[in-house]
Amino acid sequence: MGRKKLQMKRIADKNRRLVTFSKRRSGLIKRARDLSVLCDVQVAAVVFSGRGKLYDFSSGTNCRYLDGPNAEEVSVTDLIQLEEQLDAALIQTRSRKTQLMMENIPTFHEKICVSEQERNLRDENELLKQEIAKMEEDDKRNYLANYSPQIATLSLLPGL
Amino acid sequence: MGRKKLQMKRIADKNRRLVTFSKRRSGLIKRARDLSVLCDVQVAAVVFSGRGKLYDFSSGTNCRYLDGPNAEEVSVTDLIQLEEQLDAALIQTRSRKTQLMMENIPTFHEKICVSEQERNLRDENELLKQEIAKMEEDDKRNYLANYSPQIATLSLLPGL
DNA sequence: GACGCTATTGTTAGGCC
DNA sequence: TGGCCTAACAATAGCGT
Repeated sequence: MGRKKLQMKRIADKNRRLVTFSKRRSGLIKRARDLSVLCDVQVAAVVFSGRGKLYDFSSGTNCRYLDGPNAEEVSVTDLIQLEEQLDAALIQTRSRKTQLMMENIPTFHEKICVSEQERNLRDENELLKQEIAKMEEDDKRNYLANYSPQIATLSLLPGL
Repeated sequence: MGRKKLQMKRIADKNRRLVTFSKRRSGLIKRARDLSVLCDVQVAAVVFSGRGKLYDFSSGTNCRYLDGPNAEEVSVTDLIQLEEQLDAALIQTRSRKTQLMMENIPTFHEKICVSEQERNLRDENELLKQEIAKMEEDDKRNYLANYSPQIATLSLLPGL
């Protein structure tokens, strides 16, 4: 009866895979919520099913189960929250990436400064710094361009 | 010995909270990976610790443990993957949101068409459609503006 | 096949070091 | 943080509907 140890590979049988997907998905969401509550941290978990359906948890959302008569409205607000979370995550990811790259520049420099082409490399280093600064600028500009007050639009819908 | 049932609330003791955070975080990441492998779906899990550190898993990344001498480089490439995943998720979220809102318009209309202010509402309805179409346009434009080929920039770094 | 239920066992994490 | 021990929990085979 009980459980067999499963191989860590794609479950071949379509039906078993679907059942496992549903169970493990809810397990993951639950654990994400638990983690965020117990440890007071920001957590986001996003799952795209094979056919494009989207399930998610993010710290703000209380992961309502959409069954009622106004499931659609809840869905929309959930998606908006998810959108904000993803946006925030994206910003943080980009800024951390930039930071890491900046930090790495001296490391790269050290690694190769014994080489005979030091001047060349120093120039290249400068170039890299400029490149990255530019990239950071782009990220910032994109963020600003991207942040449209869509909630205001939403409030136009009666009943939301 | 063994385990006590935990109250589902922020763990007060800082030390216990940290230990729990570490254990549950790796648990969450592991489950996310398992889910994506077993069920062949896209999964992303993102955790921001209290002090801004970022832990993540996304389907593409094999969640390497960054300990080696080139930990930074792995981090950067990981972050870039994460960035792409988040971006994709964002796009999908927005398009699904728009779709849902479009679908909901007839529902809203039905709900209120018995009212005496039908003409008013029909006008408002038109307005809403325009609003949402405009919003979708914005999303699309933002996406295009946002998609800069940053990997090309990365390739400038020697050793990556 | 889909859903529900249960018995059983594999997995996770709390307490402690 | 990394074990060890163990209780709590979650995945699943098997069976009924």
